[in-house]
Amino acid sequence: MRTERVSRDALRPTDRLTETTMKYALDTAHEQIQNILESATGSSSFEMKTPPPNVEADIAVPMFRLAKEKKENPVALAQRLAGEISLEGTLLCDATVTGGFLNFKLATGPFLDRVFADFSARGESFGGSEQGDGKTIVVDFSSPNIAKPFSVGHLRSTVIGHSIVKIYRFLGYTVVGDNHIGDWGTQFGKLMLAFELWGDRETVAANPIRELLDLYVRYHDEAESDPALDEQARSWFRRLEEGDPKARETWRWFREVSWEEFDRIYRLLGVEFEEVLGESFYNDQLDQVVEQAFQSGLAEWGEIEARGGKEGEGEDSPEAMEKVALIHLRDHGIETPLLIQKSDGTSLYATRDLATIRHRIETWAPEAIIYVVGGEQKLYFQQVFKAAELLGLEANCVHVPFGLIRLPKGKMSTRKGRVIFLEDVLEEAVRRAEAVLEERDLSDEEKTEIARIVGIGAVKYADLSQTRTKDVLFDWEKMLNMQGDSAPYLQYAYVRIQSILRKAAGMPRGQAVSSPRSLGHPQELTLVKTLAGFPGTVRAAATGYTPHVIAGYLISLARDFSSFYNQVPVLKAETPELAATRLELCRRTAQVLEKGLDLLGIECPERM
RNA sequence: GCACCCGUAGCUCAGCUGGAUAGAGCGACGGCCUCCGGAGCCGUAGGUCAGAGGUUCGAAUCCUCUCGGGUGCACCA
Repeated sequence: MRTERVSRDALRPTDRLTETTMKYALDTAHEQIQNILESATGSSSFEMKTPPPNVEADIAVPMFRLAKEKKENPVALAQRLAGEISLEGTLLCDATVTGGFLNFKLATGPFLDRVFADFSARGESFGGSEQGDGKTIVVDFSSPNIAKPFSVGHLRSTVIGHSIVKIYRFLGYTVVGDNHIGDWGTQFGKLMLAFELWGDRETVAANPIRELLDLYVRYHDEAESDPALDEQARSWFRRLEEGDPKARETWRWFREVSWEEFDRIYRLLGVEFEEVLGESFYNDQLDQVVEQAFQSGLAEWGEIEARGGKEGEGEDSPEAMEKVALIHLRDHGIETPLLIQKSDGTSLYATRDLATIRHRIETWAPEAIIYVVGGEQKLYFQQVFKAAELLGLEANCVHVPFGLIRLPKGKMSTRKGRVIFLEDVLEEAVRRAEAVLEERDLSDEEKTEIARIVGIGAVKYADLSQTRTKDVLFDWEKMLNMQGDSAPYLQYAYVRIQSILRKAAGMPRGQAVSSPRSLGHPQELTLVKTLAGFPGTVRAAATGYTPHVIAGYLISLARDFSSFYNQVPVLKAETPELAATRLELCRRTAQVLEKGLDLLGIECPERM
């Protein structure tokens, strides 16, 4: 909890932008209001709000708090200020008062000039910044378990993490995306045992993930009636960790065939990683972690009830106690101790994570390490982060949790084989996109590629458009939705603009030059104001690790564009100058749509 | 039992770290292709923001309690 707050502060984009950071139109407008009000009242720090639609203004400043301080009536204070201040030479005009709010309007001419100037100055990087220059962050995401299917559950970590990587990179950070593959641990003991008992090399080779899943499910079925299996499974893992050749060979093979499947899915999704180290990478550092924990006096041997009796809880049977290495965290507000070595001497998830933190610090010296992992691991990460801190591993570790995906019938369970394969969903999405493309005049090759972009985009968007922390109900229709609040809707807006631009390129035009101030139609102004909101949206998404604010922003941008498109002619504008300006407006809109989608990890086709 | 997440329109969700008449999409109903692509646009209907208290100029938003759903709580990851 505390860790998270500290880290967020460390990464929070500065509200007051420094000299070296690019200021955008709205940043300047806010700053101007701030300065004007500050010199008029002597008070600093005013809140800037967006007024509701029924109020004709662009920026609202509530005066209630200041009124209270000054023991003045808010309305009277606002009116007095409105009369006193001068907006000469700013991006603002017209300070009015409603209720206790001091409302400002953007001065159309200067504002239009400024937004267009911002676009020219920043080019393709409009919306980005340099605030992260010289800083590195590590993002731990996706991290599927080898030999288990890539389910729709893994989609969340993958797409949210990928988006966070892109967003921070756009803000100037050096970002290391690390896929911390789950390729080590007791589960491999289970799998090796199951494979030895019931497996068949050729069957597995033919369809690795699904066969291995079957073995895994069967293992859990049988283990329920035969607890001895668990003992054997643990022993297999011990052999693996000790370097037994046969165990290693089998493990390596599982890993290899699994990775082939993962790789295929990542390629389909268009997701890449800077590192794919995996848990096994840290195997030779685990003893050191445990040793160090003991040396520093942090870890101690603890006794724990021996395994065996489950559910029944035979309290009268004097179960033998076994020794495990653990770290107590009670003094730090965490009741549950963290286990770092099992009674048979093998390692745990936590052991590997501690080694991982150290490796990341030594390798990248990151500002922060961001873990995009399900919310059910919240307590676990509190433990690990605290333990790391106590071990002297200085790192801003941030757990970015997300809600789990629930099926209409209940939660997914790998052990019970109740999963929806991500690949099935992706294939279905691509099929549906293909169906729509059927009637388009495009080559088969183009159709295939576009269907991929549109279908995959729809699935990613369905996830990214929702608040990260909430559980999501898996719904085929929503996942495959291509209308309204969806990626294809955004892509479609982009494609229509491309279509206009292509036509414009083929038209003989005069020397008409774009001139921002020729714009004036309400739909145009709305569109420009929305475009000006992009940089702030990106910063907000970064601060809260919330890609969905970008998704929401893009939807309103696309809607603004669609309204504009329906009411305002571009190529047939009244004058060549206006046509040129509207074309530029279109081009900028397309640019932001494409960039925004890119920040969500979604591609844009040129036609669809 | 304790802790954390969540409860907003028939359904799926927004609501920007308390603000002025709570917004979209889907579904329903009604309009819009002589004009830059209808995966689109415009409009109508639909809400006691789970419930009850509290904090204050102001609460969907913050606090408390109740109800309902989810998750976690030492040798899985």
